[in-house]
Amino acid sequence: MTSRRVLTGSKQVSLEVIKRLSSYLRDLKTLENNGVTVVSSGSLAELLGISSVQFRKDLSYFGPFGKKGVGYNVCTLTAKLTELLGAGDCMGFALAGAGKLGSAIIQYSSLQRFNIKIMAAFDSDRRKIGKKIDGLVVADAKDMETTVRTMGLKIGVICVPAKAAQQVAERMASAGIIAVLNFAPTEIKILKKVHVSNVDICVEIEALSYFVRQSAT
Amino acid sequence: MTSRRVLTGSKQVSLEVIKRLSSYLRDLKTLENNGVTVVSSGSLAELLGISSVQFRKDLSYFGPFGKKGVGYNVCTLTAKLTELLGAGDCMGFALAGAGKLGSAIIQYSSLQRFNIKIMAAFDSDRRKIGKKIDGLVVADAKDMETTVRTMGLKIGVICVPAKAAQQVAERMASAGIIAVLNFAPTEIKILKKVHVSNVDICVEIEALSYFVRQSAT
DNA sequence: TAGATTGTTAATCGATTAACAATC
DNA sequence: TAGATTGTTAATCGATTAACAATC
Repeated sequence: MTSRRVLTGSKQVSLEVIKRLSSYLRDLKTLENNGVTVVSSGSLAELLGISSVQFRKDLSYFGPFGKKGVGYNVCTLTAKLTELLGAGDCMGFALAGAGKLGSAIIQYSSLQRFNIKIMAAFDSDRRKIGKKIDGLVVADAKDMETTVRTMGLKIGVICVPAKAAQQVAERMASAGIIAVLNFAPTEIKILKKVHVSNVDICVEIEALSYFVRQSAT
Repeated sequence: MTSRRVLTGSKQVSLEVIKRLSSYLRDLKTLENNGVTVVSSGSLAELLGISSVQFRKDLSYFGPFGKKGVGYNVCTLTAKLTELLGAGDCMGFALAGAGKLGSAIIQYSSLQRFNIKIMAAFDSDRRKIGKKIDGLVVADAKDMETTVRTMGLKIGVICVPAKAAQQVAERMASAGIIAVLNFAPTEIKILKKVHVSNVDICVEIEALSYFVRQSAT
């Protein structure tokens, strides 16, 4: 994995760090709901299955948030991480491919808690166009560029078959999308300035089955 | 991410390498279908969006497969990688949580091409139990241990809500599951010998939105 | 042969972790 | 104060990449 960096003030932080911060925020919210007011890096790290140093190191890219000898105020840290990740403002995204997986993501309720909202879904299949999924009408793929541009969407989620993925990604990029989450089992080659995250469920399971076969020896 | 290693003969190969090998195999199959007989690391790497050295290095953990000055025979390499990953034999898995995402995975046709097959699906929701999804009947979650053990399943996919994930994972592990793909937005703490891969769609998109906000400056 | 391309060693780069001073 | 825990520097570890000999 070529690790991509992101400029933060003068610092460059890897996307791995950002993902971890996002998961810290996720768990902090749970703690907050459970009425926990103060937490140490040690106990939170245990909850997250990482080391406490990694937690503190990750935070250190953005400033000191804790109190030595005490730990972290859950509310304060939650607020800081929310601000830092920009998770307080709603972020819309466009989705291409309203098949099984696409529909599941459209209806994925957890996204709401992350202030992430599906704004438009597209498909080229006549049978899917016009279909209403969770209140959202699937639009014709040929209108994608116009809609994405008009709505000013910056994030695209690709759930189309592998052979259509590259073209869809290019069209998204041309319409102003600068970050893509690709579920299609294929690599996408696109302008450097567009960030692509790949999730290939088949590859994930195949890697696990290699692990299983190894263990069988 | 703590990078997990897997023993291969005397060599230890990271799971990242295995995932890449899986994606190499995926693209080699496409080339094979397109009638390509020989390919160089350079052109394949370009297709994959990685460097040619990385491709050759990854292969080198398992032996020399190419011909110097020429490249790789597509059929031969496909066969070798298939054998190496054990991708020729069908690998079954169990799925917990037959909601939207779970159903999408049950019906995910690409898995077949990877010789990966859903063998049993479970849910604790009375409305879902007995439901037939793509020919598979959703079973009662309380029968999970027995069925998993009887069928000898080793891979589990978790699509239940976050708060149920930990318990489901533990029950899977107790029934003999040794590799888990977790889609629930929470960490799973489990026996060391069980490998857990996490895919948190919310975290993925939140990280992308951080990237988008950074670019806006 | 000359050109191309592999396989591998050594160098580099980045991420994780150990160690510890600072301080609540 | 003594104990706990943070924040950070330095050391370690691992992964990627550069360089190049081997050879088709």
